[in-house]
Amino acid sequence: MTRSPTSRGEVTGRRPKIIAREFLTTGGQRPKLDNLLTSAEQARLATIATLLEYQTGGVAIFSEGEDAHFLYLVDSGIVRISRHLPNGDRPVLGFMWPGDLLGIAEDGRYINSAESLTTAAIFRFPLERLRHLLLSEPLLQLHMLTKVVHELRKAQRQIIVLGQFNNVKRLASFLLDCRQHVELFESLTGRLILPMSRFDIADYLGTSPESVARAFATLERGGFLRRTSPRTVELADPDRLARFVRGFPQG
Amino acid sequence: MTRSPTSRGEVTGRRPKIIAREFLTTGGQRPKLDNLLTSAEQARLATIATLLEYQTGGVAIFSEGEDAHFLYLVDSGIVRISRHLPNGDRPVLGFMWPGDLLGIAEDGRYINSAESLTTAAIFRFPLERLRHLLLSEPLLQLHMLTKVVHELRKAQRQIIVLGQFNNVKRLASFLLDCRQHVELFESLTGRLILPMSRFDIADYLGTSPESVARAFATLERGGFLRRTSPRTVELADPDRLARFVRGFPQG
DNA sequence: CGTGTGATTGAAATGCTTCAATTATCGTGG
DNA sequence: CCACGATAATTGAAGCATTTCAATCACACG
Repeated sequence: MTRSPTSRGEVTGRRPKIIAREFLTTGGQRPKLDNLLTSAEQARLATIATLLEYQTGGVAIFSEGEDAHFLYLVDSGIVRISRHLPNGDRPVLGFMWPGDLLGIAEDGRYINSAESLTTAAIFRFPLERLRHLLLSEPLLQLHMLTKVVHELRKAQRQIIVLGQFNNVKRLASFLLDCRQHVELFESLTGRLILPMSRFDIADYLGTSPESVARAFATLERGGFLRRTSPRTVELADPDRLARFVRGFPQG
Repeated sequence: MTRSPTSRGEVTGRRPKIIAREFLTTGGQRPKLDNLLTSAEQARLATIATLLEYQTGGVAIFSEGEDAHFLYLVDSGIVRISRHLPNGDRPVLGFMWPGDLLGIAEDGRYINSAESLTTAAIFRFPLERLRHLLLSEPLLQLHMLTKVVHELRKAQRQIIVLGQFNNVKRLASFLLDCRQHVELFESLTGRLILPMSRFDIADYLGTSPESVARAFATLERGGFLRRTSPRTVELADPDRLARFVRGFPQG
C-alpha cells in the first residue's frame, strides 16, 4: 500500500478543548440526532455527556489498544477511523459523520484509532454511566442499537465495494457517498468538497494515492466529473455516475 | 467476478422443518449462547422463539428485499449471507456460525439473503414480540447489542482483509478464521473441513475460484498446508501461517 | 463406467502497484 | 502581495498480481 507522508498519520499533541456538560442545545443544526432521540432522551444523555471541541483536523480522539472508558458520538465535523498494521500501513475503516457512533470497544479496549479530519464537536459518554443509563432506559438503548446496526450497514457496503469494484468504481462509489452529506455538497453548483487527502481516500479504498489520481482522471475523461481543485470536484450527473457504479459501462 | 455454476446460487425450494417452541434445552452443545445469556434470559427468549431445522445446505432462510418479520440466531450449522448485484454477481458478506445473529433489517426489509450451507438449526424470533421483550428486559437487550457489535467487528476485519491483503493472504486469513470453529477443526490431526465450495470462498474473498485454487497451491508450495481433498486441508503450522498473514514473508 | 460438476492448471490480457519525475497547491515569511 | 519551499497530486513507464478464457484433471453419483 502506501508509504507514509506526513499528513496521514500525524496525530498532533493538541488536546481538544472541553466545553462542558451540554448536550443538544436547541437551535443548532444536528442532522441525525433529532430523528433518533426524543428530547426527553436527549436530556437524559445530557446528564452524562461532555462535548469535546476539536479545533483542527489531525487530532487523536482515542487510539487502538487504549483502555476504553468512553463512547463517542459525532455532533459536527468528520472523524477518520483507522487501524495500525504490523507492516506500517494504516487502513482507513471509515469516515464518521454527525450522528455516527465511535469508540465501540472490545474487551475493554479500543480496537481502532480515531482522529478528527476537520474541526469537530464530539460528545463523550463515560461507559459505566452510559451502561447504567441504557439499562434504565430501554427505548434509548434500542436507539443506540439502531446506530450500531447503521455502522454494520456501512461496513457491509464497504465490503462489497472492496470485494467487487475496481479502482474507478470504488472512487465513484465513495464520491456518491460523500454527496449524501450536506456538509460537503453544494447542490446548486454540484460542487463536492472533499475533506480528506488522496492518501486518506486511498487508504479507505484499499489502493494507492496514485491509483486514486488515475481513477479521478478516468472519471473526468468519462465526463462524470470535473476537478476544480485537489479537494473539490463538480459531479456532472450523479445519477449517471450511480448507474456507472451499478454496472452500466458508459452510464 | 465469477460465472454462475449451479452450486452457488441454487436455492432449493425445500422448506425447513419447523420443530417447535423450544429454546436452549440443556444438554446439547451450544457454544456461544450459554456464555452470553443467563438461563433466565434464555427462558424468556424461549417463549417467543421457534427452532427451524434445515435438513440440507442450499436452503433459503430469507431473501434480500423481503419484508422482515423475524430475526434469526444460529443454533448449529453454518449459514451464508450474500447480496445480489445488478450484474449477476453474488458477493458473500459473511459466514454465520452458531451464536451469530442474522436477518438484521433496514426499513422493514432484509438487506441480504441467507442460505444454509450445511444442515442447520436456527432460532427465529418474531420482530414485534422481540422488540417488546427487549424493551422489558434491558439486560437481554444489552446482550443483543453485544452480538451486533460482534457482527460489526467481523465486518471490519473483512474490510481490512479485502483492502490490504493479496489473494494468498486473504485465503490464509480465511483459513485461520475457520480454524477458530471447533465444528470444522480436528485439533488432533490439524485437519480443517471446509463446508463451502471454491466459488463461495472466492465470492467471500472478492476474487475468482481460479485464484482461490492458485492461492491454495501457493500456500501448499510454501509448506503452510496440505490439501487432502478439495474440502479438507491440514494446516501444518497455524502460528507460522498467522505470522505470514501479519506480514512476515516466509512465516 | 460414463457423465456432470467442481477443482486445478496454463497462457494471454488486463489492471494495479511501484518507483521516478514533474506539476500544482498551500502556507509562510519576506 | 508575492515568492519560496514544502507537501500533495498527477503522470509516465516497468514490473507484478490478478482476471479471464480454455483445457484438463478428479471425483461423486447415477
